[in-house]
Amino acid sequence: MTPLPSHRDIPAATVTRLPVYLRALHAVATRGVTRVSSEELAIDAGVRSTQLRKDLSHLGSHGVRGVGYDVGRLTAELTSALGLNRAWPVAIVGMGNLGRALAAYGGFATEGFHVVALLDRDHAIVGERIGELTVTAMSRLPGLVRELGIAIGVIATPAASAQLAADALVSAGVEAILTFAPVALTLPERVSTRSVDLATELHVLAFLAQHDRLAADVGSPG
Amino acid sequence: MTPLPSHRDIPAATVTRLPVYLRALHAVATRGVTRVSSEELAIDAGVRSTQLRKDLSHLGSHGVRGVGYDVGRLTAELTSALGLNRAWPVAIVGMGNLGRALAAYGGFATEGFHVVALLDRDHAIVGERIGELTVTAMSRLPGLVRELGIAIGVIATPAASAQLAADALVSAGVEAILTFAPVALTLPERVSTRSVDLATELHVLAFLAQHDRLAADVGSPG
DNA sequence: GAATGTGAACTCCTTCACAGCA
DNA sequence: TGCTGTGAAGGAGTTCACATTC
Repeated sequence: MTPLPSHRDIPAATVTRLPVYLRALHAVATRGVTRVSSEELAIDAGVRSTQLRKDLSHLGSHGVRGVGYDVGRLTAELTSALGLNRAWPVAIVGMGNLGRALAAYGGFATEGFHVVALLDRDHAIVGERIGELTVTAMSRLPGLVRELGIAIGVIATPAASAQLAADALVSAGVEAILTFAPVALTLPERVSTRSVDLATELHVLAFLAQHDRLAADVGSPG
Repeated sequence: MTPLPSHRDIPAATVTRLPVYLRALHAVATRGVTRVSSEELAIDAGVRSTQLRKDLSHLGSHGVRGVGYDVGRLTAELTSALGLNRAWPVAIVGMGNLGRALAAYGGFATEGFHVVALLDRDHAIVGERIGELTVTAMSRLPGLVRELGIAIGVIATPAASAQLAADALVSAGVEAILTFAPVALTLPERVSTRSVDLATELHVLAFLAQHDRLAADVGSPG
């Protein structure tokens, strides 16, 4: 009858900040601190303390009034809320420059995210050894997903192949996709997506830089 | 007296979508189309047509009622609004795996973004040749920024060095920073920042995947 | 006294509904 | 008739203000 402990109905904006809080907690713990106020933690996370408290309140999290949060306990709560208690095997599709860099990038390995499969639709690349893994053909994807319990797929293909890669990942049973390809993917609703796009980020920065420059010019009276 | 043509007071959310629209326009143009409706373009961009129209309205853009948008003209308007008519020389700080990958990554080169300087504070790396560039010492940053007109800096250092890198970029006169380091940077207000963080993206996906799984379990009645 | 947790106010963004124009 | 442009409505996210608890 009673619903699950929690995790449900957490605002999307809050979810994107939980990993940031978790990292801030790690930083704090590294300094040997075992108790933090929302004020201190918020500074490390780069948000306001009220934002932090409101976000944590969605987890039903309990700090202690007048005291603050227990670092260990809050770390455990966030880890569990984010589902980082388990391993998350990852498959990377597209073994060009970007795919290779991602396969080598250590950042992936932290906290349960292990790259366990590398795929490419180009048969000239299939069989090539990259780090500890061998590039496999797309046809083997469904089997790999089943055998290795892959839930997350990373798309590192050119834009033109991205939808194909996405379709393959989805029909193989992957639950979530991180794409680096600069195109809108069409996906069933049940599959979660996040998109990282360097070109877009640079474009936005160009806009802001140009804009601030104009604003500065206007600001100084003629 | 009259303010600048436009570009001012464009909502942040709109700005982040303008690059997406520009890409959608390129895709459409590649298909040989010279006129699009907001409906068609919105599909390519992955947004609703009303969103697209509202966004474009902030640019003071003019489609033709009953007809649609002229692809060439709208492309020109967005290009100009984003400041992509000029070159944007880029400096990358931090020549580890990620920095090297970024230096090699072609995606940077598109539309005026050219990597013109590679820096690292580790003197063992300084002098090393990467692609067409030689890694230079941090001390040379201010000179490079001035001589090469660098406005955008990319931080590809480990988290621990990111603030140092940011400080160096800011005092050298860079106007905007794209950081890959998973820490909150403290920067003067005039400097624009965007942050790309793979670990965070994976964490969010883990949350969503786990969450949807729970939802599915709950959804099927016991 | 100190810091959390949270309803209420506010701001920002998205979507709707439709007027206006080719 | 078809599609844009936009005021108004609705929804989401953030911040405020303060009651609450240790």
